[in-house]
Amino acid sequence: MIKERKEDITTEQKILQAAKEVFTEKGLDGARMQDIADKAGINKALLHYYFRSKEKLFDVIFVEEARKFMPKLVEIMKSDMDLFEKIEKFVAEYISTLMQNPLLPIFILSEINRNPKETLKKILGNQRPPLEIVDEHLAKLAKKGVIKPIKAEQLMLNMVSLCIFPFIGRPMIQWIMKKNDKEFLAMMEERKVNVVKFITDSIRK
Amino acid sequence: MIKERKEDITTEQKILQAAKEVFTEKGLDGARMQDIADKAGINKALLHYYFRSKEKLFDVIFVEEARKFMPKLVEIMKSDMDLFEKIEKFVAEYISTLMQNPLLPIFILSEINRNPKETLKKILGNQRPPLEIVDEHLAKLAKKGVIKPIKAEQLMLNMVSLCIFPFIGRPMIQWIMKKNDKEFLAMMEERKVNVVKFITDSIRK
DNA sequence: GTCTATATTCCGATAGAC
DNA sequence: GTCTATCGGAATATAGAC
Repeated sequence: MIKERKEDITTEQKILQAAKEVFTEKGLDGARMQDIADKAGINKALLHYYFRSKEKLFDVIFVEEARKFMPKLVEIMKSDMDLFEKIEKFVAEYISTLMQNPLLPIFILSEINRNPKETLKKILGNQRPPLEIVDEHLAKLAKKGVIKPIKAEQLMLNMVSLCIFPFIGRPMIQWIMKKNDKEFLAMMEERKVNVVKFITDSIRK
Repeated sequence: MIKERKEDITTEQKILQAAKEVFTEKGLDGARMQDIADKAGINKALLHYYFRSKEKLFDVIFVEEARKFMPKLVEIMKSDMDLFEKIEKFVAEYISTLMQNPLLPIFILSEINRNPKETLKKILGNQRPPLEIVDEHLAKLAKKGVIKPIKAEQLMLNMVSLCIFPFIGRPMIQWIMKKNDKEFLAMMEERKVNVVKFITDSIRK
């Protein structure tokens, strides 16, 4: 933050990396500054030197992770792709993101639940997916007889649910299905196809 | 716990009720004994008198809530109902349960994520849904041409995802869709039908 | 910038009177 | 059983040397 030479960038980076790991795993309340310091290979005082307080450090991590978590539903849905292409693109991309950041959903959604208003204002502001546009789009396709009638709200909620939930329920799912980490990820990889098929089979006429 | 006369049952009850509210809202780490005491209208010392420690009190709440959370997938799936009836029954019953306990999923799944092994052993043991039976069942129906081929694993994961996720993402969903609590619950009520339709439309041939 | 040592705050838990 | 007062530890945060 103050030193600027090449090798020294790494201290702040190391802190951020360590903080990300500890916070995503334990949440704000469960995380310990000591653990973050240990993982970063430095000591507690230095954390405060760089970020003043636990809350401030947490905020940096949180908004960064929240950005990753928010699906690009808006952009994808507004593009001029075919509906079925949109669904395929969204599901595949989003599941890929989550496979690389498996703890993201439970981390973000837990924190939102603990402190909804503040948190949501911070990360969403007034962003909203273009439900009306998608609704028109769906209505048109339904009229043409290409798909069954469905509300954008419901369709998008279903898409998101099918992508995100397995990661939130991951430990339980692995336990019940007796899968190790590798097998779970393989299942998620398969799911990219399965979920798309599940959705399109449902809405297609 | 010690006194047995009628009016006095309420102290322990009051504690349990207060503890349930605070723990489900804040989680183990975020909950404060002081808040529980305040909400129960007693003082901290009395909490310890009744439950010895925060952890012990938490455990009581947790196993009680976990039982509610675990869907009766096993029983329903093993019954001799028609597949589509099973799906309908499961979805409607489960969404009803969650509407009455909206914080249940995020509470249980957060705690599982913080401490997977211990927690899962405690609440699940060796319980597992009869995936093989359902798989056979699904294979038979697929052969008859009633449904498209699908793995039990995927079907059940999809069912559970579609029911649970909206409650986990509730604050975010309400924010994005500009719905108040009443409107959200109305949407979940509608969803009982919508989700069943979504699933059956997908697998039916 | 980085460390050691220490201050400060908070919170779970206990002692002891009633 | 219930309360007030207090202890003791843990965790965040700061002071100050290097």
